[in-house]
Amino acid sequence: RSILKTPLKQAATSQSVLTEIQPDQPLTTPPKPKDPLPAEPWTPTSNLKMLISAASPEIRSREQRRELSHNTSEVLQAKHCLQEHLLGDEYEKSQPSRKEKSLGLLCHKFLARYPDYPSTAENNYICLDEVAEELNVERRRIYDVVNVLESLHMVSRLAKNRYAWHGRHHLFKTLEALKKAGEKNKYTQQIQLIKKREYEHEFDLNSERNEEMARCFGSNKHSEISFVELPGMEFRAASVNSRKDKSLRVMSQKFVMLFLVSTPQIVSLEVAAKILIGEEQLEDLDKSKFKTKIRRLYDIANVLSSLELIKKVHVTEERGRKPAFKWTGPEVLPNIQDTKLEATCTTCPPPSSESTPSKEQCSKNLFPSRGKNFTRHPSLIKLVKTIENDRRKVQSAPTSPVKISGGIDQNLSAFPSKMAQGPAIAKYQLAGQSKKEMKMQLSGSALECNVSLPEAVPKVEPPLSAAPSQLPALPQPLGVCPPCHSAVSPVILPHPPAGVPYAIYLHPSPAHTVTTYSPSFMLQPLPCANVTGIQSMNSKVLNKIPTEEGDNQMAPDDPSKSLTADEKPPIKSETSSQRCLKRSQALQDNNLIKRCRSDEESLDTALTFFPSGYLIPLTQYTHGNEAAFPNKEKAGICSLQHPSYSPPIAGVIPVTASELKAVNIPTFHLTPLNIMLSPTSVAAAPVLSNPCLSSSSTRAAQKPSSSVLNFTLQHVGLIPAGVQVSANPFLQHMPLSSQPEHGNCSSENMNVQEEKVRKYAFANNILQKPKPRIHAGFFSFPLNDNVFLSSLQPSVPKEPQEPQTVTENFFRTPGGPNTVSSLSATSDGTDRTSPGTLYIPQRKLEVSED
DNA sequence: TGATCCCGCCAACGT
DNA sequence: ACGTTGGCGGGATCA
Repeated sequence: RSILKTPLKQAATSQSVLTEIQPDQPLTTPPKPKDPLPAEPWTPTSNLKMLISAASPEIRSREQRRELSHNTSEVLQAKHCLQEHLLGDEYEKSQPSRKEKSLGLLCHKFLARYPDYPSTAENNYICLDEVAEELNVERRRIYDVVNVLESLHMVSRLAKNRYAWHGRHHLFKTLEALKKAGEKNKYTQQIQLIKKREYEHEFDLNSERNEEMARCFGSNKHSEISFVELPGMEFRAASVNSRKDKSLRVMSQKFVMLFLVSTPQIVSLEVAAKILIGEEQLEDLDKSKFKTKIRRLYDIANVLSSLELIKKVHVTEERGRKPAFKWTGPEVLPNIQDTKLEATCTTCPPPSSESTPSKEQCSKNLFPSRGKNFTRHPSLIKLVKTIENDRRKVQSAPTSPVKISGGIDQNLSAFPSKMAQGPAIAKYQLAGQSKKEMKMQLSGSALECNVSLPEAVPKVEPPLSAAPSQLPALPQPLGVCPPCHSAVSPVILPHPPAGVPYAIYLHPSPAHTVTTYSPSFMLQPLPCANVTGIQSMNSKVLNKIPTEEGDNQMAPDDPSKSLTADEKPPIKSETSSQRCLKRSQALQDNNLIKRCRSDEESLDTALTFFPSGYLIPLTQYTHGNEAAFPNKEKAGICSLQHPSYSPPIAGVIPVTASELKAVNIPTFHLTPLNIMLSPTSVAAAPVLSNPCLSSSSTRAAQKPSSSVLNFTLQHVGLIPAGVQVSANPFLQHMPLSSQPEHGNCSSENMNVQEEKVRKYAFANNILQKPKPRIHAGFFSFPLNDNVFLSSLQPSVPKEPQEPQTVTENFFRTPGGPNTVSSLSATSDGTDRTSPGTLYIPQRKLEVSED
């Protein structure tokens, strides 16, 4: 058996395969430099896959062989001709292009040989020799592929030369495990550190972060991960495989972990490489080592890309384009929530059998597309228009789907996940359509309230140095962090006017929400200016905020500036609280909507205003009071419920992101406030609206009597409108019923209004089912679409224009699941869950796809 | 150019 | 010893 590969054969094979599968693919053309090879020759990958899969393995290989031999002889002759008549270089050119030999392609071919979900009955053994031969590649290359697949437990080694194919059966579980491992390994923090370091380096800021770095990474050394295995999936041939596994396998897993733990699920090669190296040798980050790492990462990335787990993108920042990859695989939620969610979702099969798409599938079923094509067009104006249209639709025909461009998706969404391959094709096709629009700007991760990093608020410095974690076992990203990401940190504020205390539920950042620190994503407390602006929500504020936003956006260009902002002392809590109150008052007599509408500029605001939380009156709904809260802002949803209380619905004050920015930090200093968690406290219905579109809401606000209900309902209706979602659909996990006190809220406890809201919501697919539980958790929204773009990535089989309801969005915010769980307001006001940290995007991060 | 990453040498390992 | 694995990095290609 020889590995000797005849270039000839290779050419024949790759071409025959391509020809056979994709007759119209340019790939079949001889590799001439001029030939316009499609940027993504494998875009129709799924096509290939499906077609190949359609045939049984036997037929497949038979045909392959036939093709092979057939073409071989043909090409053989051609080769001779070429050799004899062409000049050396000309002959060279006739050779298969590099692309045709790429690892990615190889991987595709490899994957095409086996079903995603093989039945146990099938013969799923893989003989490397055979594969290598059939695919006409040297064995060495097969190893590259197999190693990565192995890291995902898609294959497992049985013995020498022999592997077992598992397909994606274990994929999801593996990812969960990896995520856990990644959190344990504090990758989130490492990423932040690295980015931060970069940043400081870049601007020559004294960077004696080394110690910090060392500590961070150092603490890992002990808990260093080798290879993450799944129970029952251990290396059977472990003994055979004892080679130091710092290998591709492990590297691959770590790479994946990085995606799973970082909030914008985008990881640049550079960072990844540094982290992977860092773990081994902190210091000598010599160039060559780095390069090598990068090379390996490319190898891995190619395979992962073939698996459609990641996708290549480019992150553009000041320093230029950096290659990076974006996670496009299934969203992996923290286990607890996950489990609960699954338990709740009866319409979907457990992920174990449907690993990849199950959740997405689930959400699709639960939330039939409404036909809204969420674009992420850069034009804000367009955006708003879209939103308005959407809203109209929703209001007029809440349940009737209006297909704009997602027809295929809709159909597909009804397909069982088994059909994943089918949709995949559509996905690609549609993806192509919207490709141009895929250019997105990530102006940071928007507002993120990281409850787990309180110390980080005032200082740019991550808390890492302050408290090197000794708790490797903690699932939390930071050992330092209190296990608070699972709880919302309510802050209750007295509401002077009505004498009603309000709780501000901020969106705590779960493990994976930790913002990556970097020049792109600056961790920084809100500038005072924001707070000021908030103190009165009037037109002035509106006008001002955009400006501030602008400032923030400028920050990227001016590091020193952002730093300065960082240095700004936190606002006095007292002041802020007061302002909060004022604000709520101000809301009463404001009709910002008009301004919003009339003011083109406010469009910007629209985006940045995405709510992150609500001010929730803690008392029962009171007439006249709630009315005061015009919903001119799009609010984030905040359903809140104390475990032991049955919360009737209450008024909700939408808090815009920008407001939160201002309020947030100070809020956490409001410890002196009285916490009055009334048993009847709160239940906020999901609300999300676009300030510019809430005209009707405004009207409602004018009618005190029905204010709350109207407010809620309207916001509910608005939700879809207010959400700017990337063209990519994403997973919509519904942490809704993750509450332990699940049953606490008996329908009897629901007052009429809530019931109404619930029904309405349900009618709009906002609720999973008529379950009396809209208050089961807290949901917040990212500030703008960027967040969605960056962190709410589609799960594997992603349909480009997948319509989605807003519900899906807020059920799946970055903070999502974690946020919902154990929502327990501490009774003493000094929430243990700790204050939140705002991660405010400081720089523009542009992610473009190729 | 810089980004990608193919290719295959050769050492560690297993049998 | 010999075959299997797979780390590694030179240098070719691509964009």
